[in-house]
Amino acid sequence: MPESVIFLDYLFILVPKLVSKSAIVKRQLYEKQGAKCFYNLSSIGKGKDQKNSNDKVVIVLQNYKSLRDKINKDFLVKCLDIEYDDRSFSLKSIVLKYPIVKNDWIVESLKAGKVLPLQQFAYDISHVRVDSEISQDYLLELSDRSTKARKISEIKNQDGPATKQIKLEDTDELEKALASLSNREKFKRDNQDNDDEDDEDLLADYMAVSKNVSGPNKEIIFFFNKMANEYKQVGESYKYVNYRKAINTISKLDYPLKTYDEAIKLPNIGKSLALKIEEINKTHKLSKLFFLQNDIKYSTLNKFMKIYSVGPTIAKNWYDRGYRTIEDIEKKVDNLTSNQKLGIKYYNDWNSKIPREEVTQHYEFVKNIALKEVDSKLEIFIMGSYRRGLPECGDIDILITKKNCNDKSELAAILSKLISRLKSKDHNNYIQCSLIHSGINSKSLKFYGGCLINENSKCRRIDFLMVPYEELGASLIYFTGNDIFNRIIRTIAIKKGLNLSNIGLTFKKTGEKCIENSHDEKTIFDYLGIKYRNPEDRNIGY
DNA sequence: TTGACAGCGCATATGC
DNA sequence: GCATATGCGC
DNA sequence: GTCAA
Repeated sequence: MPESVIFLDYLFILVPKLVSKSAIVKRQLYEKQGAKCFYNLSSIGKGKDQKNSNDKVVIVLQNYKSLRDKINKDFLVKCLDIEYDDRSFSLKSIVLKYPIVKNDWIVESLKAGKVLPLQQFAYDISHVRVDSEISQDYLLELSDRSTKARKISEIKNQDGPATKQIKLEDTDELEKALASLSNREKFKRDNQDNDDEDDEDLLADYMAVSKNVSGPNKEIIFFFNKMANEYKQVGESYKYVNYRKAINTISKLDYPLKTYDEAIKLPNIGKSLALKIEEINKTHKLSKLFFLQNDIKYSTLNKFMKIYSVGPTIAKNWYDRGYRTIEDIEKKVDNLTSNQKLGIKYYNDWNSKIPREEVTQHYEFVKNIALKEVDSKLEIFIMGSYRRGLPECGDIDILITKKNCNDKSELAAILSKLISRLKSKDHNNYIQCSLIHSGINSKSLKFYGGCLINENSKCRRIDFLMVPYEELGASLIYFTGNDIFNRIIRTIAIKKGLNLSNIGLTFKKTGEKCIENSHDEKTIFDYLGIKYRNPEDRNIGY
């Protein structure tokens, strides 16, 4: 460790969660100074390696200067991810437990080269406004800004890759400069520059914040989202789907949903959900959620199902046999499959989100090797939430095709070669493990596994998919998602007597292709009679 | 009241 | 040894 | 979970 590490044993909770270039760079800087960084309280308690008992937890208000007027109770509750059920109680107890400081504290400490006392930078909690009308004003303002942000980012996207390239290089330069922080003057200068972030950065931040707090039915959506995730994690997948559909319905409304009668008329909202909406409006709680979260059975199933390759059946089976912890499973279950063993080995890594910036690194890394060492004519895309523009991803989904190549055996050979290159020592054993073994030497068009971009990073889940060129359009749609968006357009296809899959669009009765060569997404949208939506506009149901 | 809610490839278990 | 069933992830 | 048969 260099001598300049001053935040060893400190654990920062950075609020609000900011996703702009400069915010990420700052976070990396804090980490280089020994701090552990998180964005909310719920993530610091979970997992083995996250919090030591001697860690000093400090809540840091990022961009305090520009966000000062926006900070209120709702804001803190949302950012810190405090349970809604008992938020008034929790907020107070948390404030008593952990100091809240302005980001100046970090800046000044870095300048001084030592940790300064917290008191003079403390944020006075008595300033936190609980007045809901002020909060509403803020929400309005935020939604304005986020609309503006979306428009601007669309325009930027149309500029094409050239702009992005430059942006990336900028970040690298900045990072390098900050990394060699032997001279603090440089940081001082950069940091002042960063405080006046350019419009795009600021707007990106607002988007990230507003995502959590906007809309007239934000409270209902908050609870339903929690319910959806609970059900997903205990294997009640149809309940999960329906909650997500209900959220989709509700988030389109521009008025607050007040009564049972009003709610039950809406699509995908029946008796049970209408009752829950009423309960939320009356009590600002949801007893069922509280029950699910605190029930030993559900929380145990949840824990087990987070192991890759453990689903509802096996989780229930283990629960019924009396197992309650991952340690129980490791010790007492003797018929774990090889994938389940990997799932346990990488339990923490694979349950962590991947920052968008890291996915970009993986993309550049893999693309470079694929084009230089395998076949220079390949076309490579990153799918999933990355393509939809989200700031974090669950895994890395890489789609590979080759212009005008529909030969599956050729594609399979390309995949085998790529995987063996990525596994080799020449590339630091980038591929660490495989979840699919067949097809390494032959016909498979997909590979699932774990990969490591550098020694300090976590092992990430990565999927490769080889796609014949004529299936590219359908594959792009399918693997971009999100899942709810896919279900909806599949249903549209079915209503028109068609069948949409990752392979293509076919007539339901005869199975014949509707479109001979569908390497373009737009062709398929057109055929279905729906207007083209950019990947960023396919994030349905939050 | 009851079944559908997408359907496929892979690893593994079970049956013959 | 081969065919089929099950569980899982996508 | 909802919906439709």
